[in-house]
Amino acid sequence: MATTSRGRRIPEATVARLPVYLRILMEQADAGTINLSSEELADFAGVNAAKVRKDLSYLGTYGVRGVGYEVGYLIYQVRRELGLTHDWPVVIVGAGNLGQALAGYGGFGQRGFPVAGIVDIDPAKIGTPIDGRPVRRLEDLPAIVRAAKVSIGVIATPATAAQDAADRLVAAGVTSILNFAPTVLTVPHAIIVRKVDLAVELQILGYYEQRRGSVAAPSLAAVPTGSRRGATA
Amino acid sequence: MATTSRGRRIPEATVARLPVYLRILMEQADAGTINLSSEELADFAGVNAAKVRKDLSYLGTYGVRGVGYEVGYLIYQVRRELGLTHDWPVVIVGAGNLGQALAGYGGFGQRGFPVAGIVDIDPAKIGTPIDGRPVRRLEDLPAIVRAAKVSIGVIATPATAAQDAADRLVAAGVTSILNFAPTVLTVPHAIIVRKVDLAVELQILGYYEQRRGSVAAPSLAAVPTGSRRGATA
DNA sequence: GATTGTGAAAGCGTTCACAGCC
DNA sequence: GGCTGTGAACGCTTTCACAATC
Repeated sequence: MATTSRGRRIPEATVARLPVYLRILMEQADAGTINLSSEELADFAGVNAAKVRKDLSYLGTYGVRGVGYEVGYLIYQVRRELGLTHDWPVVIVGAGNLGQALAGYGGFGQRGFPVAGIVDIDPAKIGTPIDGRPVRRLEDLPAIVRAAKVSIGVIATPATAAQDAADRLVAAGVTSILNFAPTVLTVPHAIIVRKVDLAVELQILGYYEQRRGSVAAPSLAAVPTGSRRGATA
Repeated sequence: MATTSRGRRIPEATVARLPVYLRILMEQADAGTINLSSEELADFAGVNAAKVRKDLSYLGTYGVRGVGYEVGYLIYQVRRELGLTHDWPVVIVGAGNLGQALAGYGGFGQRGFPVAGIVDIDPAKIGTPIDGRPVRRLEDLPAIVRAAKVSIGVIATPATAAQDAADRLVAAGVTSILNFAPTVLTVPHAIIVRKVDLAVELQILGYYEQRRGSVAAPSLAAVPTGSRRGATA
């Protein structure tokens, strides 16, 4: 019962778009833009204006009719809603190609998700410096989670090791998992899991590529989610 | 108007799940399983049985009442529907951490998407061997696309270079793009774009983590898409 | 005049529940 | 008896369209 805006239930589809709006708003702020209309924001995000307005209306009524949204204020509100007023340290399990790439990818830290540590089960990899910090032993996971108060774990292991990684993350106290391994994880009910499967994304593209040839005129219909706009900018 | 099953329109949500079913079916085939019920397949995929049956019903009526689905036959049908009866070579633009990880990740080639080449604009990176083959010049893109008949391009550049990468891919003849850069691409209407934004995935997890503390009892409600099951298996 | 905020309508996707079939 | 295939119901998401407001 705090006096904050928490407790509003925001649709999942909207939650998934807020980070995109936030990135655009921050780019616009850097460029010196003061106000932005729903239509301009929509164009940058590759969606339509009604969707932007409906999405933002779930956060509160932060726009001004006839004017638009004040960029700085909206950034503040979106960040607050997304819980980005503080950092969320993450721990990465698996120091193979992908784990190293994720650990070295500056975008995480910049966007509020600093890498508290990266661990691997392979003794040969322990100590290898990645982006300045050494790969640590899988056994150190609980200590890393405790020390940095990590609540989000990233699994970048082969499929065969992913369930074990998940079990260890949960045992260490992590409550959300981003899984890059091509496997469905079994975790306790309260743990939130999101999955990114790179090969699945390609297979979806493959499906639409294939249909392109065999169906009469699919050019605009049957397009997957995500960004797509005519070359109008 | 061929006599194949093409032309059926399969919902996008179903298309996104077919690759998951396919992976499970192939694992089951390897394990020697002959038949699988919708409920068993659903358990492995972390969805419910009605969804599996409805999804598979879009492909045709390949199950047997009272028995289930014959694994080998269903694999054949799903692969055919997804266009996986032949390989789809891909070209990767950007040989940074992520591009190298993607090129070195065996999962692509194994699942029908061999890497025809990886290019970069940075002269210092040209020639560096990745997974046995050298990074090539950005200018070689058209030649690679032509030689390997590539129709899918993967963008693994920084955000600032992504639009240029997309323009070059389109000019080279690529018709589908998987974009890992945190930017909305502007492409001609006929080009299919899918986006994977790693930081966005973390921000979504952050949102649900944050709500976990501030709302009364969100433990099971408000859970994002994707795999999630109780530890029952 | 411009642009938001939002009910209402339309469109999708999921789940139910059961007839049909082996 | 067991399991699929599917119409119907439900719920979520998108889009429309316009009154409210600056």
